[in-house]
Amino acid sequence: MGHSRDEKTRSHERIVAAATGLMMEGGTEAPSVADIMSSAGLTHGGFYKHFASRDELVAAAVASAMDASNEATREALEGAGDPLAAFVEWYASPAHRDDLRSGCAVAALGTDAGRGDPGLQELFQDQVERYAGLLERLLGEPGAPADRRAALAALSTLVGALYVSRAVGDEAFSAEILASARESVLSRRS
Amino acid sequence: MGHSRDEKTRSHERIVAAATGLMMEGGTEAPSVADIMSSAGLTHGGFYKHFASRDELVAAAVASAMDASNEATREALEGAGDPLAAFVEWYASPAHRDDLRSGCAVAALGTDAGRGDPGLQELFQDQVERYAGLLERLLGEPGAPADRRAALAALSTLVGALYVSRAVGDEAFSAEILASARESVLSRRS
DNA sequence: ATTATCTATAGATCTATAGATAATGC
DNA sequence: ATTATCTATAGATCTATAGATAATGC
Repeated sequence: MGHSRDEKTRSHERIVAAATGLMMEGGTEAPSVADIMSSAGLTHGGFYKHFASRDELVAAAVASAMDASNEATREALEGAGDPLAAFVEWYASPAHRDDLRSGCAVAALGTDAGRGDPGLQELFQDQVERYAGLLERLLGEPGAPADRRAALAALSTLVGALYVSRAVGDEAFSAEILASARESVLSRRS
Repeated sequence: MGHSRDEKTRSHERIVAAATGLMMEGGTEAPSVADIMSSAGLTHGGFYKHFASRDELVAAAVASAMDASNEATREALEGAGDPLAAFVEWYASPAHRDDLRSGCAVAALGTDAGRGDPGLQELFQDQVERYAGLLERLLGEPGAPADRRAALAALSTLVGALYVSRAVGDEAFSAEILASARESVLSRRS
């Protein structure tokens, strides 16, 4: 039974990390407070010394999922000779489709955001703008003017392909959906 | 208190219709059996004379949502001089974004399918194939060979745009996402 | 006689709180 | 003295069932 402030901070971080993983997989409503605390190695009664309510944890977990998405994007781009190809091949890959926990939070939790409170929708909007800005830079030639409309359409293609690929049962069909999105976005370089 | 066989059939249909509407809005897990029965004008105790379990109703409601999606598609195409434009302008419209109940079941319930049992995923796969076949026909020139890859990418663009447009809070940004998807798909005619 | 629907409830589960325990930190 | 965590539980809600009621249909 740890009690120091350091240990409380570590517990807090474990709770958020556990919630983020479980919610990326099952949605923000799926895991109970007891599930989350158990996944963090704690009992459920202690939860309310860390958060005023379950909803407060949802907000923290979604924000943490956005951070993880940005980190995954950074890793995908790191050292790539062709950053657009690197991003697209990471995003619309079978590996990303099968790895909900550390993948894109927009694709995993968008439905929850649409149903959720305006605070969640703001977090989503920021993340969508971030992806759109990245695609604007990656799609355009260094000299050419940025094409926001093309970047938004490419983002819809990638998010939609990941989303649909996760909803269909057949692996081959699912892989073809991802491949078609990769081809389509890569063919739209200006 | 109605008891005839005809009346039971009508009750059954009202239960499925109520479940379909509530699940399109909140996901397959959101409405309780009592919510659904109340929305159908019945009390919850009678439910199990119609379905063996709540899961059995989920399957019926998702199938019914697919039927409604097909009917909405048919209506959007009816009498259109430019069927591709008619489909795209219906699908990626603010009106469709704001009307979850009678809209595309793939965009509304895809996340649930990804988490759900293989039976649901088969229903989704069939519906995705149906949309892809339609887009193959609409995108190609009458003489040209069908381009399945292009059709799948266009479908991802449309589904993704509707999905993302529902997750962001700002109406103007949401509308721009839809407009970019319409433009992008319409510019890809062969 | 059968059965569609109703009221009532059993048993499970969920959020949040209360009070005990054991460590930290003034 | 304070507090992070634990055990226990109150109150709400959910799925599913039991038994009563009132209509259908042989």
